[in-house]
Amino acid sequence: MEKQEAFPITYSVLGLLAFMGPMSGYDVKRAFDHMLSPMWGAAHSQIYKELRRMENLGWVTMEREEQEDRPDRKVYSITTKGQEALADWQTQPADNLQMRDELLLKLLFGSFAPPGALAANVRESIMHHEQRLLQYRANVQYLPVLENALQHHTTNESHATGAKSTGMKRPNPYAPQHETEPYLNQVARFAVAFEETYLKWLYETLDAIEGRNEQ
Amino acid sequence: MEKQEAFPITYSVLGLLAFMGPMSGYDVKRAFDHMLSPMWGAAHSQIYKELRRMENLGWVTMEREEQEDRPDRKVYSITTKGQEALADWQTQPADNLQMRDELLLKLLFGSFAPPGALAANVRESIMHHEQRLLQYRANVQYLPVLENALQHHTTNESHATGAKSTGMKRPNPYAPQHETEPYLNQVARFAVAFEETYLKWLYETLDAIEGRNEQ
DNA sequence: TATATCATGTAATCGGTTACATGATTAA
DNA sequence: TTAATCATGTAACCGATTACATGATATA
Repeated sequence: MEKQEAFPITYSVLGLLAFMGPMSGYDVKRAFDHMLSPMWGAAHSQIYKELRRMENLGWVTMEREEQEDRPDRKVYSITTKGQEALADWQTQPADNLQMRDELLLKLLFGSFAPPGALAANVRESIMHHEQRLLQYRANVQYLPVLENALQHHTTNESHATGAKSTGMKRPNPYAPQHETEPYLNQVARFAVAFEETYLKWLYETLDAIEGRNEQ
Repeated sequence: MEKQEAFPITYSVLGLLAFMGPMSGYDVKRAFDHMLSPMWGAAHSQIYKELRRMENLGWVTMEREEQEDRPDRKVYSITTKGQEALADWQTQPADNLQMRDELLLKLLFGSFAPPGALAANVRESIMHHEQRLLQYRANVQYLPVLENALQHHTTNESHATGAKSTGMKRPNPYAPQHETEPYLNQVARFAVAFEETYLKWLYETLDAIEGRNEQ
């Protein structure tokens, strides 16, 4: 087997291009933060790199939009080959979940630290995740709204670069009907379920630490 | 602020040395896989690197145990400075959870892939996580056993390398009393809760995909 | 007036993964 | 007797994070 040519982030970016249409790296970053940050984080510099990588692979094409005040926009579009690569990746089995949570680490070796500091950390985490939970709950309820908001980045503004006029067909047999996006919704539901579980555990943990502390 | 000198994995390794006593890199890797893999993965090569890093920082010391058939064992021990660094890290706030799950990614863009393949992936994931759940449940119940099993790596075998005779004191004010390790237990409980939530969602997702498929 | 945010991207560095080595013992 | 597993570690490479650049507009 030849050297690996693409990775989860690669496909994340590819998926966003498939899902939301042609975009610049900057737009991809925005979309990424909105939709994917809970399950995979990425710096913008890396997204640009993945776009270049995929250009070399022929999975996307780039059209340069010249601008004056700012650097030119490089607008990327998924190709047919890219669509195939995406679907192929999704078909391959994949099951490696890595949960990188520093708080869990700190708590695991909790017996080496002053309980007060740990409790403070847990409290901070609780606030943070309560926030996220609210956000995710809103997402589940207002998914169509979110989708529109995201679409606007692509659909408003003048991007009559001719990309469409080249006939770059995207028939896309599985193209999402944006009336309802059940997969998106399903993942959003997971985010909610996860945050609820995590929060419940955090409260439980706080009780345990403080109960152990006093008394 | 000077360049960052240590990272989550660094402290993970350090914590294991504090928790289980002097070990070689190989032993650390074993312990790592047992205790930390759910929340932070690491290749053995990286663990060796972290040990070297910490040696330079003065957080650990190394004693070489010569062997014939195999490469020499380099046994690392945490120093007082290392213990301070560990506790200090735990005291700092930390809340960045990154959950890297390829399956979630694949499902998110599910509308671009054949539902049958997705369902197959979900089924495989279900089997995998059912396994993990059983394992974690056993951990919660038999924690003392697990701890003993891990301890044995360090406590059996001949390691009278003189490390102890140098008077390397490890008074360790918060040293875990191995009768019960409440923090370890608490984290194990999280692992169980997480797997339960994840599995429930996987089943739900499978239903959704298949329900949509037939009918 | 200074600081953030919008907007876009490149370059350098470092964490993390994969590959490379070596040899003994145990299992298929 | 071929292949895992035990055992132990180094070297090379690549994904991912941090830093570097640039210049507008909006906000405090």
